[in-house]
Amino acid sequence: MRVLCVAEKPSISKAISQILSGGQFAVRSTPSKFIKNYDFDYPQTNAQYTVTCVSGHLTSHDFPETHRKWHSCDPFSLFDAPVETYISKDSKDIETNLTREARRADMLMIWTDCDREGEHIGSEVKRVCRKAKPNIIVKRARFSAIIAQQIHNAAQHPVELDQAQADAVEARIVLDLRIGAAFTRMQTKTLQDNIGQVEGVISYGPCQFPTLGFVVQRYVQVKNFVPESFWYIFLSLSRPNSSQGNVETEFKWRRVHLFDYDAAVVIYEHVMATPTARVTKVVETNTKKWKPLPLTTVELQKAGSRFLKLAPKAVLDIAEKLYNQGFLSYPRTETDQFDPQFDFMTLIEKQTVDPAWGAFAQGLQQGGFGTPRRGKNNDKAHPPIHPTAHVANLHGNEKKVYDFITRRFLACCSKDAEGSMTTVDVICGGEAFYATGLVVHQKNYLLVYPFDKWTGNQVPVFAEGEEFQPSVCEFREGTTTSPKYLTEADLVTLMDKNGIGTDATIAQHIETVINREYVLEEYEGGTKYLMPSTLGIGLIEGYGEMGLEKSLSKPHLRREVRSCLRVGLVKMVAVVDKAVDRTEHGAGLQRDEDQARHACGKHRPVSRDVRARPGAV
DNA sequence: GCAAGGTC
Repeated sequence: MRVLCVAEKPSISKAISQILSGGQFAVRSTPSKFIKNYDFDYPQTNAQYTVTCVSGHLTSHDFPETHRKWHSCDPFSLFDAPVETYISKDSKDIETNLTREARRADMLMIWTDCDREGEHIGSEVKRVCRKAKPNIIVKRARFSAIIAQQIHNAAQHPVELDQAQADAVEARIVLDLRIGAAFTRMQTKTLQDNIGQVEGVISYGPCQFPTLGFVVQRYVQVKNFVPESFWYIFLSLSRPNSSQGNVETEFKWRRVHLFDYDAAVVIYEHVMATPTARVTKVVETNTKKWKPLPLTTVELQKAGSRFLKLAPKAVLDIAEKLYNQGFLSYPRTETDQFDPQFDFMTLIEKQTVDPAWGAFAQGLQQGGFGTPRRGKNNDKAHPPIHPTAHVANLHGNEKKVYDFITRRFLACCSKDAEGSMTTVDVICGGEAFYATGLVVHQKNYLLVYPFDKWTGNQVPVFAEGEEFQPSVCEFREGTTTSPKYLTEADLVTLMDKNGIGTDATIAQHIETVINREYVLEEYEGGTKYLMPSTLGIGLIEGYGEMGLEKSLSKPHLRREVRSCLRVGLVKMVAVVDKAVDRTEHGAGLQRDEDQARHACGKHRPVSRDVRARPGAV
């Protein structure tokens, strides 16, 4: 029996060949320069194996010539237009290889990733192979990790391809295309016809718009924020500390603060009548700062933005490059738990030669190792991101990303930081206050992972029952502060939580809304914030006015959507128009704009003001 | 000139 195995990408075809053949395989080149065919015998099932792969999806989808040109049809007809499925130019070589190999095989075994897209890619492979050899037996290998026992098990107990999952992906592909193309053409045309300043394409995408929506939502929250005053009692004591001399310890009010001025004053006056503090309780508890979870793609992008100041897309691009050079494991993973059989020690050993963290890695070998925490996510396809080799000659951002991933891995393999927390409770004038102090005893993982901070502030020694006169007991006023604009890390979190895009595409969507100038980047104190442009706000407000939720649940769906869209687009035009008006007459705006441009490091043409920062309101 | 999802 000849079995043709097809994986989703080159790394997987190589890895399963290694395992199934025990390293004894022959390599053949293929018409595609990225892809190799591996041949070997697999006596366990009495078969001759050839393992090859595709490179993601084999097919592309688009409208036929009659509907491909923008002005060839009414955008609404795109919902009924035929959609063609074809092998893209880049995939022709892969198709040729599959066709040749399928002809001489009795069985096709699909080894794509065990996720929904993998099921669809499997169905694409099946179609090509069935065309080459109609009676080929088709099976699906199910595996959750590249681990010998699992791979053998998958090869010996194949299942069926899940056509329902593949169909679901096909439906998603076609819907995204129809909706994206129809809405993009329609809104671009409508806005261009009605607002002179609009140039270029105004795209609509089912991921782009929710992404933009988060940015606008936060902008509205900031804009509508009204500060509120509150009042509180500030209590502190200066007392000599064993090591640092006189230190001031602040005791926080258990009521935190009150928004009712009169009530706060009454309480304060009551305290001032007998302003002696008595210590009611001193509790010292052991506490830990947990080491980080194993690294997923989403976490890598958030950390990259927060700690390394790199855009999510940039971090992912670099990680992919390092993966292709063999330095990192596969960087697109949702998994934050290592397989119990994962070989940590071999990887730790490789890092012992590093000048910066080699000694720490040695410490892990000599008893410092702790099994990594297990998160809640497992995509059943890839392990958490980790270094697969030690590299010493990286520079710039590549070094930053590699260092971060390696430190994170070593931190995961270390132990939680340990310390003790002291809480001192006092009663002063009938009101409860408390002070807390932290002493770090064992830094453990923090030694290799400087991105987490856990600093101690010692409190002086207090004894239960002791009394003291506070150094300061004041009535103070504060105000609530406005929320901040979104950072890229915040946006990644929101998209991930709400299922907008996938781990591999979230960064792309953010880049898209920035490239289309729906979202602008602004810097404040070294942190990058995202805020919507006038156009971005107009688009979201316009769609908000359409009431799509309501109409989509009604019968006569198409007609409803159509009229809704028409009404919505008219409203959107009005909203954008008004926003442009504000921008043009907004005082002091030019200066802000120049600053924004300077910060972005790129110049926007003046004629595209609608894509600039919204006017002062 | 449109989308989002794979991957190189």
